Amino acid sequence: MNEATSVLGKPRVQAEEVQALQDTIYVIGGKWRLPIINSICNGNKRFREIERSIPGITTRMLSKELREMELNKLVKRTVHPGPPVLVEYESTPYCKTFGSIILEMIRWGKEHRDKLREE
Amino acid sequence: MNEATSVLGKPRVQAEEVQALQDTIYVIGGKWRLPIINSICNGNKRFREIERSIPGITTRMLSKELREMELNKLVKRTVHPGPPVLVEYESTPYCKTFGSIILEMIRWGKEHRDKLREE
DNA sequence: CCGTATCCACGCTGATACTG
DNA sequence: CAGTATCAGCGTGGATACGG
Repeated sequence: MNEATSVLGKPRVQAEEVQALQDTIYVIGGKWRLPIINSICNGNKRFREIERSIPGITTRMLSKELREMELNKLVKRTVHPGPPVLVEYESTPYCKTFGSIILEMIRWGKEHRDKLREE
Repeated sequence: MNEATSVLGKPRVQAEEVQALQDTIYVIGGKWRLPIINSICNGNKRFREIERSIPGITTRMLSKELREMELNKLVKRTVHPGPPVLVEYESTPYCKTFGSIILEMIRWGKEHRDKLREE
């Protein structure tokens, strides 16, 4: 894969990378975070709209994730007083930093569609 | 906001991508799969070696993951009869297809190191 | 050294129902 | 439409002990 499998100083670098990898996994932890980010980045704004765009998610999980994501500045929540009351979720610049990860994962998923059917 | 958020043909494409994304998340599900793949792709072969290279993992979790990963052709397990008995884990071509995802996640983790400290 | 087995606690998840 | 409440189950994780 790379130029050197056993060069001095490598373990140190590896440790850093492992840490970075585990940090990232922690942040996007769970099954729903990335699909939600993807949905919002694709322009979905309303709660039910987001919900419908993600197969399998339940109201409770979406609600929980959205709440936590708002706290972490991953989404912006705006309430337009009604009636009828209207709530909008928007992606933040921080949210968009996940773009390349999501893209890579979509690419992987498409490429391995057939393999997955077998499992 | 009105109805016209969806562009021609977009929903269909989105649905495919959401599915691909969720497939990928399913395959790499959990906190340990990717770090283990990364460790083995980095040349770690022995059980304890892999274990030590992943902060926080327990013997039980590593054992469980490795067993399942062998079934899914993600790793190749070889026993060199001893004594002492020697077991080696090696990455498969399939395993290596996760490379770009892992790289992207490491990159993300490094870039957001500071932000993470705050949380 | 290389794991497997068991017990136990806890949090995440899902299903369902209900409110404003 | 936009959520919250409640209950139950299971997977994950830690501790510990044991076997090859």
